[in-house]
Amino acid sequence: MATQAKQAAKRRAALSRERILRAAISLADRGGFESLSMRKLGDKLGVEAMSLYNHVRNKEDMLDGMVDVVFSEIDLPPGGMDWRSAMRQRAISVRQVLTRHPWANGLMESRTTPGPANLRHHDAVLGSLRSAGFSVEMAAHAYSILDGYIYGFTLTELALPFRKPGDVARVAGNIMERFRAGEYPHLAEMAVDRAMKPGYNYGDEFEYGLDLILDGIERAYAH
Amino acid sequence: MATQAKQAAKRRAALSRERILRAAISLADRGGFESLSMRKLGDKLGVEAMSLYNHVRNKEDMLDGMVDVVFSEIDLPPGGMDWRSAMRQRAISVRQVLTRHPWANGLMESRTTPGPANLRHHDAVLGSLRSAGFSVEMAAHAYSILDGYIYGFTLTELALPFRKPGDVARVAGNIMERFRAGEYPHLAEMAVDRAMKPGYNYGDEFEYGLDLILDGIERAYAH
DNA sequence: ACCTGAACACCGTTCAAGT
DNA sequence: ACCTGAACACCGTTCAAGT
Repeated sequence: MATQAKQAAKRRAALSRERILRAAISLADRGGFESLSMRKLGDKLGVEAMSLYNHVRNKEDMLDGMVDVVFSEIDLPPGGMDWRSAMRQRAISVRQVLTRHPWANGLMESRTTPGPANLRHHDAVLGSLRSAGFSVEMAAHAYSILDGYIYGFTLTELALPFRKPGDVARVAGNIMERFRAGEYPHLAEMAVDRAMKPGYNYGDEFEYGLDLILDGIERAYAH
Repeated sequence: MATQAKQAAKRRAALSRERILRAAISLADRGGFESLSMRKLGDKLGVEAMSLYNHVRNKEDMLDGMVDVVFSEIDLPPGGMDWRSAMRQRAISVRQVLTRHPWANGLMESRTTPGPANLRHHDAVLGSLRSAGFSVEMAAHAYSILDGYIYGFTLTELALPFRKPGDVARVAGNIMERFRAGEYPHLAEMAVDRAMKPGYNYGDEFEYGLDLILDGIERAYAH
């Protein structure tokens, strides 16, 4: 009986760093970053918050771990493929993963103690460029501009009040009457000409910019 | 006497939304975003935290206000100038302002209730492009890619463990021994060839990428 | 070795009470 | 009209005590 209860508790608990990270990620995915607290996370795992501290040093350490799990979900640039297609696929994978884990966006590049998946990812990207013949300098340029764009675009995109045509109506109460007054003619024009059109999806801008950047890198690489 | 005390209190307090926003910004500039609490802010202003709620709706509203102050510090794209130079100057101004207020970086494009300075800024950028002859569509492309890059680059830059050559030594304890093991050969190469060189400054990458993007926009605009 | 209860030093925010 | 004290419902984290 006592043994059974102990086994049941063990089965239910079986706490581990990995299980904690997974639960924390799903909590943040579902409820947003600000809804992730050690206490709620403990609840979800059927345990007191204090038990978590046996497996993670503190919340910062847990965030580091969560970010590294997210990094591990990103496809590495495929080998045996021209650098441009490899960079393209990898960029799209980053954006996909960040869309799945919006809370991670601001954290990915701002952890000062990068984990192994993070380092492996960055190493693979540089490796892909270097083995395509990029100089160290040119690889640094390409890397910097691509990652800046990918993270910045996704950040803007996730925050945008209107991403799909339907959203424009929702936000109307807030801003639209100020548009009507003619205070912001170019924003109003943009809203009417583009954001309110049926097929509009801000996400489509991503690949346009990505290709423009890849064009630029290709040109700089060639000469 | 009673009058004098009242006047003294009034002089010291003279609380207003603007004074609150300025104090909040300087607190965040100095101590980082996480050090900004309503209670500490009240302390700094010689007032109880609860008094702040007479001038801001809540902390979110205060953040909205702070972000709009930051927007107001950014130079609008100058008129009477070719679009390319105007975009270039404005991009550099954004980065300068964000360097002054690092805590604002993740917040600038992620507030769902943009303030007047924000709207004015975005309207001016679009206006600059439109009056240079950009179509609405092309202006949207240019805008999206530039802002994505500017915010993403700055986000990455502010978080980077080594931004100046001296920093590399500091971070050595953390990552360098993993480099030595040869696990991340391309990161190691990059660190040795670039990040540890005397003149190295990651910030220099910014204008390289900016010009590459402006080249791309110019080319797309021309044909 | 792992989990817990109680405690500490914080948060944002509401509300009735003061002036 | 503005400020305050007390209170509420939360936080992250430490530590001694349990098993």
